[in-house]
Amino acid sequence: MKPPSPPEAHLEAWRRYYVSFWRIFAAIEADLQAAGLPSLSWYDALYELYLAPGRHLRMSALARSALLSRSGLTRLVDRLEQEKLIERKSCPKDGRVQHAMLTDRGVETLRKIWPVYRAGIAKYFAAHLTEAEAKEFARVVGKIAAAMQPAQSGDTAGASCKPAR
Amino acid sequence: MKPPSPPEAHLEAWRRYYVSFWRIFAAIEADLQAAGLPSLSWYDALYELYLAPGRHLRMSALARSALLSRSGLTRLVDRLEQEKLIERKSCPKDGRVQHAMLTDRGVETLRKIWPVYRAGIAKYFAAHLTEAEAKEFARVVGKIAAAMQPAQSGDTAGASCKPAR
DNA sequence: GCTGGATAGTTGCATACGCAACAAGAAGAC
DNA sequence: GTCTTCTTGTTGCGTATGCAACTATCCAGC
Repeated sequence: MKPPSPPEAHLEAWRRYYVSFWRIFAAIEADLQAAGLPSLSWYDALYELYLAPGRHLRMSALARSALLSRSGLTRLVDRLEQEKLIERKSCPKDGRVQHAMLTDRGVETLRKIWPVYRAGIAKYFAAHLTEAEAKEFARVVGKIAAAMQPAQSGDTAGASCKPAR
Repeated sequence: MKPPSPPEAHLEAWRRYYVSFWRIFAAIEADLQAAGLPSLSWYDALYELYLAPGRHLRMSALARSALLSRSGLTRLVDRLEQEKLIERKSCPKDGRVQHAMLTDRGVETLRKIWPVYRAGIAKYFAAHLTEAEAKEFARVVGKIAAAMQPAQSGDTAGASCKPAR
């Protein structure tokens, strides 16, 4: 019973995946910072709320969507609330639960970030793919993302890991 | 002159790319931590040194390879040196330059990390791709990685961004 | 040789993150 | 009703990161 050993093509694919992701990510973050805008962490959280029905989610659900630990999310929500981009709402049905709710100011911020983010995606990612390549890429990566679905549970369970800046 | 707007297929590809990467990354980091092994940051740096001729690189070169800022690398090298996985060597030709050199203990550590890392790649990434898909994937992602090559220069220039854990 | 500017790496400080411990509340057993 | 156990979010602490400022060194012009 040796550990599964991916064939060479798969390893090379991973290596390039890894490197290109970090580079694109760093480049987009740099663009956002240069434009005086918040980082992708903020965007991710705000956008998940924007998509949610009623523009609010409970903390733990948001943590999963935003790929953060519960404690990481608490702090992120602290910062977002300080900037008045979201509001905390206690749940009347369950006293333990807090909901994060997107404010109008939050929506406005999303709208400011998106053009820069979109331009970054175009420049650093999309520019290198034909339409057909993008479709095939989306299909394959979709399989991976779908398979990794849960990864949830508490602080623990490695549900997390986001960059510092 | 409106900003370049990637077509829908490209945006969807990016979205899935982003999500799947974080999930795979988090899962692999969790596996490494569960095995009591250092994180991928350490692996990346050690592996770059392993590949380098003479198993050493100057700090700034290593920072680029390891996708860290110069200051981030200084601290990472501090930690690696404390664990005796690398050694700092001053360059006799240029007093400003420091070289990080992989020790035998460092090689040994690499060899301990790799099976766990490889198994993670297999489980979370490779398992979902056929050989043909992996080859196509590598080709396309390779184009992206190649285009993003430099991103270098000092602390600044967004050459960086690595996760906190 | 000297001097002024460029370059390499380090350090102070601020920030963002995870984990473990915790507090508040809910839900089930009885 | 009360007690135990589980769940949810928060807090203390340690750690990893980037940026800006700094030091030491090199190099080009003179």
